[in-house]
Amino acid sequence: MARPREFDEQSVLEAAIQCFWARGYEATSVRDLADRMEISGASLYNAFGDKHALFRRALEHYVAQGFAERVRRLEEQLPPRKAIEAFLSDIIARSLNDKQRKGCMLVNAALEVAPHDAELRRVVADFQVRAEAFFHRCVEAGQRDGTISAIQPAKDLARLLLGVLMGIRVLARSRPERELLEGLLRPVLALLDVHNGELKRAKR
Amino acid sequence: MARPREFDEQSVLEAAIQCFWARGYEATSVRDLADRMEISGASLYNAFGDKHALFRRALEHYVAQGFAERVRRLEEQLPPRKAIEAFLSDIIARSLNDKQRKGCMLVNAALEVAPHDAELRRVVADFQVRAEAFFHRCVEAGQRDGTISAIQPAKDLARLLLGVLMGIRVLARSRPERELLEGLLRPVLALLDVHNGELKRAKR
DNA sequence: TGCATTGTAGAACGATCGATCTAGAATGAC
DNA sequence: GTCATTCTAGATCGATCGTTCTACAATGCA
Repeated sequence: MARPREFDEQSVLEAAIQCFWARGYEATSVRDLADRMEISGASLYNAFGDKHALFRRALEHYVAQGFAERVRRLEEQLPPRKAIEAFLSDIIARSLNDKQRKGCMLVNAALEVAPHDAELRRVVADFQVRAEAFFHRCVEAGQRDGTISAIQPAKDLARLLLGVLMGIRVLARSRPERELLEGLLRPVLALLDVHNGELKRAKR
Repeated sequence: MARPREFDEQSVLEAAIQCFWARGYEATSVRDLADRMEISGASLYNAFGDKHALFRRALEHYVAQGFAERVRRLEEQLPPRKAIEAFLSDIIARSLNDKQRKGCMLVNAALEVAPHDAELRRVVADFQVRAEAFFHRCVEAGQRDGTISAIQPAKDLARLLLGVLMGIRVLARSRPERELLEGLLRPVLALLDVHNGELKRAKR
């Protein structure tokens, strides 16, 4: 065999995430990365190939760690309407506590690298599809059990929720104001509520 | 006096907008800019100071040309509810025709430069405040004349519309799909509609 | 016609970029 | 211990970055 790695791949990958997350792809240099990961440039290239491949690994790790697990827990522990509310409220809380204004690495990537890079665009779009699917499952379940209005198609409501999620992340990076973000969310949640006239019409 | 300029400041500024719009701040080099503007690097620095100042000028010019005038026309020519719908539908149409996936220069700037640059953040936030104010005026007017539901506060609806605008711009850059963007918009417009129960309750 | 002033083109600056090379250190197989 | 292999640190590569310098061209004023 040969000489073993002196670092843990997972933990240096998380250091790389911190760099790319805070400054984006272009503005992060390979030297920044190597310093933060506490490995040499040669080790970085040896282990991850090049800067682009490292970014891809970092982005995928970010999704796997930050999104998939959280969604699973919400769907297990909360009724659908509450899961949607908890998810979006949590995003707002994170945005307001985000002193570095890092935002969401996926939204940042959606604007900086996705438009010009088909490979990374697929990673970003995959996440968006999965987030939309989470919202869609919640809305459909809520519509079935009567806790979410069925006036709007579940598909459209899921799309709206995805759009609102992206919008919150954008606004928070230039205007992290509680009133703005919470005010934005209120009408969306009201839209999910079952309306006064809705049940009557259904019973006729 | 002295030797006169050989270029028109407005038109080279528009060339600079094209560069920064398509690739962002970091990924656009001063040489890219000078080539597209058809002036020498020396003239660029002589006329605009440095890359950062040029970006600021370009961004401000983009807002002044692309947003202010469009909003004025919509508010003059359309009733408030229709003005909102026309504005957002137009954004979707632009996004779907955007073969280069340039998106909106202001949204791009909100994520790339606003978080780390107080000066540019002010330019971006100023635009967002003005867009929110446009939506707010429309919603208020619509609520007064009965064409927009008054169940939600005009302030919150305006914030939501701003968030949806940002969300559309983000999604379009990685998934420019008509179904997604138009589906997203439908429930928002439905939220503005006066509901069946609303008038009855008001008359009691 | 000089002179002062500003604009221009292109070379050049030092710094930094992503990436690679060199030399040597650390392992298991033999 | 020897060897093949993989890892490491640090120097180094050519390219490109934002910016400035040099030399000269074009103007109004004297």
